[in-house]
Amino acid sequence: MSFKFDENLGQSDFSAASLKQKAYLALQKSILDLEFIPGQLLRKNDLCKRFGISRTPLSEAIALLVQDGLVEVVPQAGTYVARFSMEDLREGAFIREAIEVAAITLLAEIITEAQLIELRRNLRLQRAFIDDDDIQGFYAMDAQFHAILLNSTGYKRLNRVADNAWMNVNRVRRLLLPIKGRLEATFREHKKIYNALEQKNPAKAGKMLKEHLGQLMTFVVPLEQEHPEYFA
Amino acid sequence: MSFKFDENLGQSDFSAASLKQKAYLALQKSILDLEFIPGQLLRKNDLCKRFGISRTPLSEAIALLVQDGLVEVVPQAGTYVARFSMEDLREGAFIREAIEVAAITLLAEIITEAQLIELRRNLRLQRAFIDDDDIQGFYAMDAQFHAILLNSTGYKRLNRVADNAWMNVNRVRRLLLPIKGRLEATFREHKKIYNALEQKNPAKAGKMLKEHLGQLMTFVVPLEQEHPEYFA
DNA sequence: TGTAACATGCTAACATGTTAGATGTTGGGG
DNA sequence: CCCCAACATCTAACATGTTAGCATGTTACA
Repeated sequence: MSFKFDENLGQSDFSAASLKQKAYLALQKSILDLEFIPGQLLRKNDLCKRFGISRTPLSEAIALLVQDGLVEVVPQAGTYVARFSMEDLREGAFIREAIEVAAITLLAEIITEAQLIELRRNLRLQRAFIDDDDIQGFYAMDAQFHAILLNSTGYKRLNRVADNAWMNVNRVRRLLLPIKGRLEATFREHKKIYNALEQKNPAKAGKMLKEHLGQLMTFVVPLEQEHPEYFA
Repeated sequence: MSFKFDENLGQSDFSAASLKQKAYLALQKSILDLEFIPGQLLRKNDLCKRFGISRTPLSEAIALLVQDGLVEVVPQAGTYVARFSMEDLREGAFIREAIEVAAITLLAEIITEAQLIELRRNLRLQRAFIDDDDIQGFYAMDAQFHAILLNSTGYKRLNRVADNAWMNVNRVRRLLLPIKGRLEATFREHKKIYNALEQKNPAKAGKMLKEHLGQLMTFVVPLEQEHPEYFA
């Protein structure tokens, strides 16, 4: 449910998808992982060789990445990994907040015991990854936590739309050095959100979520000074 | 929606755009206008002839329409104009409401006099189109009213994302017969939203907008009985 | 020496040929 | 008469050849 991302990217049914889809997911992962850095030129011919496909499905994949805001195409000139723009990041955060707050406000009234159990299970895993100092693992659970929230509404597109709006925020986040104690703080925020849901308190759930999401941007803003080369 | 859209579709710089973009906008318009009906088979070769372009840019345009939820591709078999699904419509309405409520809540605190003037001007035009019984004209002003709201936040992507989520709702809306007095009611709702903004009352503005958007779906629901052939 | 015309080597955009999978039809056997 | 399999005919998906715009470096000229 959640991490449809890893599922799709998993090698399992990788061969079943179209070449375009394969290339799209692989490139998206490379860009989000900062393997391809912002501003970098993407050589289509090289990518064709890398994936062993022709230019047609690759170009279609790139067209999708343009929609995601991860790639910029200069006609007749070149294709580049998109640089960050603070304006765009702010918008992405605003849109995600709008969707997620609406979702959780609804959810606080309709959440089922099974869904609460799923969230509790996720929180236990978060706890475990923190104790193991497994930051990547914790991030995965963080993403899953939010995915569970959105999917629990029964609206299937929410997670996709929110992820899409958030994509560049998610990418820029990789530049953030893990700050001591931030994981703990994030965990506590998640717990507060959970508690508000358990109490079926929509207003409180929305407020907690808003505070939670608001945190991230405060850490992102200073990045423009540290890595001006990654910004437009 | 159709507002910004008409600008892009204006013949002015039409030739400047890529063939893919031209085909995309033209097809989108045809589908939204129900010139191509839900479920209809799209023959790529015919469309190529119609636009005088080859299959490559046309396929890329269709890939974009798939992202919009307006077209469905069955691999190796056929390309169809998407049918409506009540679930999808509900989701689209939910997402738009989430974004627009967030926008107006913010807007009620930051709106400028110039923006209020722009809204008043729009409302006067709405009034004029109603008095002229010009339904299409009124719809255009309706769309513009919402576009002004979203754009006044300063966030440039909001209108695009909201329109995208809303696209199928916007299409299904064309099936609604104009109901006597509904235009007047819509106008009054717009006016209430405006008043709440003028009073800088975020809570009231959000509430009014929510009620306003909620109206439409109540009219959409019965359509599934009237036109089952257009639904999945 | 500075600048503008030009040549070269890139690229995306587009056209078209080819492959393979899905569907609908038909004909033969039960 | 019905079922099913082989086949004909669609289609999207993919590969590749072609065109034209852009950037960059070089040369010729003021």
